[in-house]
Amino acid sequence: MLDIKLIRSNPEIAKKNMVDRNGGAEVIDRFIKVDEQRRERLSVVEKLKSNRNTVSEQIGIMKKEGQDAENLVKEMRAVSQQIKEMDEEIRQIDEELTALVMTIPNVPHSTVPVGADEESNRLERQWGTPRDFSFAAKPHWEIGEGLDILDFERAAKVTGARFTFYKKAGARLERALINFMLDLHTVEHGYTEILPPFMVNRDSMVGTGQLPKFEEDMFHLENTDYFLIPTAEVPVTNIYRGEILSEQDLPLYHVAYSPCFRAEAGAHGRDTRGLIRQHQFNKVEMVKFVHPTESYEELERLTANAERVLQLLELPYQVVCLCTGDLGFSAAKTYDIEVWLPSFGAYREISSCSNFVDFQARRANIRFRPQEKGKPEFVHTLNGSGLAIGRTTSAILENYQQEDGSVVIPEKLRPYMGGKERITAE
RNA sequence: GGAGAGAUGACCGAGUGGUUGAAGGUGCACGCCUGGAAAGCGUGUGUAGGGGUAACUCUACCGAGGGUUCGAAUCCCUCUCUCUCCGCCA
Repeated sequence: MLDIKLIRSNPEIAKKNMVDRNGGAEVIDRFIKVDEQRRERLSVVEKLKSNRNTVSEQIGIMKKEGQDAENLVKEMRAVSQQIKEMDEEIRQIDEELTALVMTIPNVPHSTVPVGADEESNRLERQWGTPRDFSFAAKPHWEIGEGLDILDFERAAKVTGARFTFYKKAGARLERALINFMLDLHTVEHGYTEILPPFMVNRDSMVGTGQLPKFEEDMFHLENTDYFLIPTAEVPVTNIYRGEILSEQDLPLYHVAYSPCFRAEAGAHGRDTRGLIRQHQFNKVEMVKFVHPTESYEELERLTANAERVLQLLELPYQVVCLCTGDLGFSAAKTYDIEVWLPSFGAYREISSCSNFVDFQARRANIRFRPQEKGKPEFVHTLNGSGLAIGRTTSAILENYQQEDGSVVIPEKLRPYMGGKERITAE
């Protein structure tokens, strides 16, 4: 959520932001109006409360001295009633104000290209060269079924569409990738490993911005108010919800493996085959809590950490900077890393690295106390996939496939596969 | 699932209706003392919101939400979490 004071003092900036992000500017006008209304009511009721406090104190003294205070008591009874009514009125105003501010997206950083959709995303760099195939390259689902390491049909029977059984070397490959990435980020990039709960409560979903706006994309558990996490970002960012960290704790780097659960409402008919779009997929996620002055440098480093995985696996990729219209709700700046998928003949997203600046921190109330005394300030939060495991598996199967249907295992991954060099049909 | 106990500031811990935003202690910050340090002494030390150029001032907050009352950290109700014992269980 944005700083209310910022909207109040710079409504024009807030409006331009809404327009750049394909939203309506009327929300801002409504917000300003309701906010004024709130302050006006607030000052009235606070005067009443102040009055009640002094008179109540006086009543106490009078009673102690044995005087009759019945008149004052009667008077205050009326005042209290009035306060109660006004408090209720203000509560309703607050509710509307909160609802309004929750629908306003973050302000993009000045380096973010302005544009309506992915056409305006800016290509930052490319790494590696897509391989030339001397035979017809197959999509990963065909490779996986051919090797009997992926089973989509039975998963559809057992659960439903967009689920998969991994088998044999496929299951091991998925597990190897998880361990490979966790080891890389903890040992070489300085992250602390976390294994979080895979369900969270409503407050956590609100804290990172999945709710209230995107509830239809989430799996909600019946008879509870728990949600299956759509990414480890949710439990990990919420670790420090409502806390004040000390400045020397910053920056905090966390890395977490988790399965991710997404309803994919509104994605009907898209990526229906293969591992690209599943209701449940594995992901290694990096989360950072940093000092506000350093968050943009940290974003570059975070992105580099994710890129490193692809470099070690020798998978060609490119990095794009999302434009204002394509940017997620809470992000101020996002780099998408896209891996080359031969079957698509295109680069597909495999990681998304974002700087949320103080947007999530304000919402989740995560602060730090500056050493030079001073008031607590909001930290800046960042996160990025490091990487999406299912999509990495797809990329390996497709990029490393051989004409005979087998798949060569990237060299750096072999220690995690018991030294195996190649996946073949057994 | 059954029975019981509890939740107060960065931390420990008082406090059962009336200057309690909250005693006392620890920690922390600053100052004095010291050759330097420890000890000692002194001062200060929450968050959020409203008003004011400012000094400042008002309001709210003692797990969360309701209620009783002129007045609630203190009384009542609901919920959440923690702990102990029993049952069950990976």
